[in-house]
Amino acid sequence: MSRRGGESAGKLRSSGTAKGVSSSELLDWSTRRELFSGAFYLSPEAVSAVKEDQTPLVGGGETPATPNSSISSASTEGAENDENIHKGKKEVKDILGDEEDDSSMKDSKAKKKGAGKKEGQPRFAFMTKSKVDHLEDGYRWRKYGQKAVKNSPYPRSYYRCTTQKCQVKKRVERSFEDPSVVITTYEGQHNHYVPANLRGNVAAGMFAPPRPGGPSFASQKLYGYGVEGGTDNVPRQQFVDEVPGYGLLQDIIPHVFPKQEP
DNA sequence: CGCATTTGACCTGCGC
DNA sequence: GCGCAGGTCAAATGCG
Repeated sequence: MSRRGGESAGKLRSSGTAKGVSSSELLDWSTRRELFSGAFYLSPEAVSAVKEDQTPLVGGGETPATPNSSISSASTEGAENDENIHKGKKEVKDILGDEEDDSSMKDSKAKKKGAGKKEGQPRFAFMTKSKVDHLEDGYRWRKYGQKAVKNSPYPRSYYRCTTQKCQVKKRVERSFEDPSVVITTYEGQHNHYVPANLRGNVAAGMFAPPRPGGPSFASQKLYGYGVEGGTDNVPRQQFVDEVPGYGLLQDIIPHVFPKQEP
């Protein structure tokens, strides 16, 4: 009846996950996936210009459950230049600036609430113009919470990878300025392959790791919004340039996404 | 029957 | 020191 007040509240929370798998050791394809999304950074202006009938992006393709439209922008830790993005940027910035990661969080959610001062799990946020909040990325996510955010009339949803050994979390919220824009923030990296049942998805195929133990690079190397240049445009160049593993994305992007940059 | 979603409560950290 | 906001958990419920 009661929530978790009685029994060892705080102890039971510690699911079987937590320690055991060092995401840092397994970050490669998952990171790549994140980078992949980030590589599709589009200026805020592009976001508005993007139409639902635009190009099917990650998760889109043939997945009926993913009426996604297009990725607007992406960002990672270090996002500080917010003078470029007009809308959403503020939100994304807030997201990144608020939460960094939580390598210390093992079993207590309390630790998780480190006010975003910890580090360890890379975060990657990107905006997508979509009708649905939950973007299909090939993985199985379970919603574990929803909260109303102060700066937005839309609630923020919290998702967690259903794979027990996976600690990847995802936050999804809509832009208060553009309801059509969904801000998705990935936290952590998948330490497993895409579920077989989802492997048929385009996204799954794209995100599917070529092989475990491949070249790994810390996504933390990614620089914020990709707007380091200080300009509204071509931030991607900077973004990509900072990604040692861009080669992977580079190899994928042209195959999946046509050039959207001006 | 199993899994995912929903919802309320609880906890932590930060700001004032 | 108090209040606010954000984040997470856990039980309950619904659906496939």
